[in-house]
Amino acid sequence: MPELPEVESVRRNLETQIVGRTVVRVEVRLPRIVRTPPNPEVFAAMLSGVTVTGVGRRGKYLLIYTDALTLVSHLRMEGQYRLTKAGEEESSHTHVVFYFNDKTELRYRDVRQFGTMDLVYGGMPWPRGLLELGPEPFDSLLEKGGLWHRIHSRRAPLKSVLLDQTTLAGLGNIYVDESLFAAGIHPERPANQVTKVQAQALLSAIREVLTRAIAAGGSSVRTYVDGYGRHGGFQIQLQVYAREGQSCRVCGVPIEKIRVAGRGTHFCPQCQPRRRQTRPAIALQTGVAVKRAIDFW
DNA sequence: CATGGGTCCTGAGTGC
DNA sequence: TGCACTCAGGACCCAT
Repeated sequence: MPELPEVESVRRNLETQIVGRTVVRVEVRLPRIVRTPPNPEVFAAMLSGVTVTGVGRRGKYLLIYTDALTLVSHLRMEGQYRLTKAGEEESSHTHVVFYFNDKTELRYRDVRQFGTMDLVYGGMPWPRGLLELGPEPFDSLLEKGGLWHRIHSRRAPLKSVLLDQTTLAGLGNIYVDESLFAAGIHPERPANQVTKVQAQALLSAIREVLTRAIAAGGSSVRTYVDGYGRHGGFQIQLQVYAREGQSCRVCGVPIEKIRVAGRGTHFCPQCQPRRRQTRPAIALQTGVAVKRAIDFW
């Protein structure tokens, strides 16, 4: 499921592949994907003739810039982009195709049909959701107590608050679980009980997890592939996500799975105690732990 | 306002 | 072998 590292990988791929290409025609086969404008034929007509000038990202939103228009694309669960040559065999569940003027095509594929596209002038008005996004995890705004400030008035479980894109942008189920593990905090701890010191550790954990995930090309737990159709590599470094019943790579205790905020939630009961303890945050795996992780897979 | 649950969707997996 | 059922979850909608 594309979260910040996966969307960033796709962004980099698309930037390399489509900047400078000119759209001659757009085919919308599944109208529900296109939210703005409401009429998919208008969407297609507006894009005809535009040249891609850049590819950006905000949270989990992919931003495809042209001279005057910005295509805001959210991959949700399984959205995929692929640049192909005309005539190449098409994958199933291809819902939108952007035809370029050089016999190449950008194909949008989405098995679950959850993805969305909004076409806006410049950046205005941003689609709802994008406007209310919290800061990027690497925004310096979150330092010096900034993250603590954003969560200390919330009494919901910390996991719920981190999944809320208005707290900070880009985390999803996988990286919230991984970050909470790295910070040694139980996912159900009420956000308003997180100390300033813990919040600082959490911010560091989030940044380190995301940095490593981006470097590995994201996580392919289910179906994720990047803009070249390649799988990510971070799934072999996952510490808790999808590892229920397996031994914690730090302490050996079986990883547990519970339900928080309606989401499958994975954690180590030993490394992430429910009650506060004077225990330093667990450092991310290094050296031996990495080797063990790789051997395991 | 904050919170939590339902909803959308399809394919993989499970149990009988 | 076949079939019913459950699960996966991001953002949105809505009730409390």
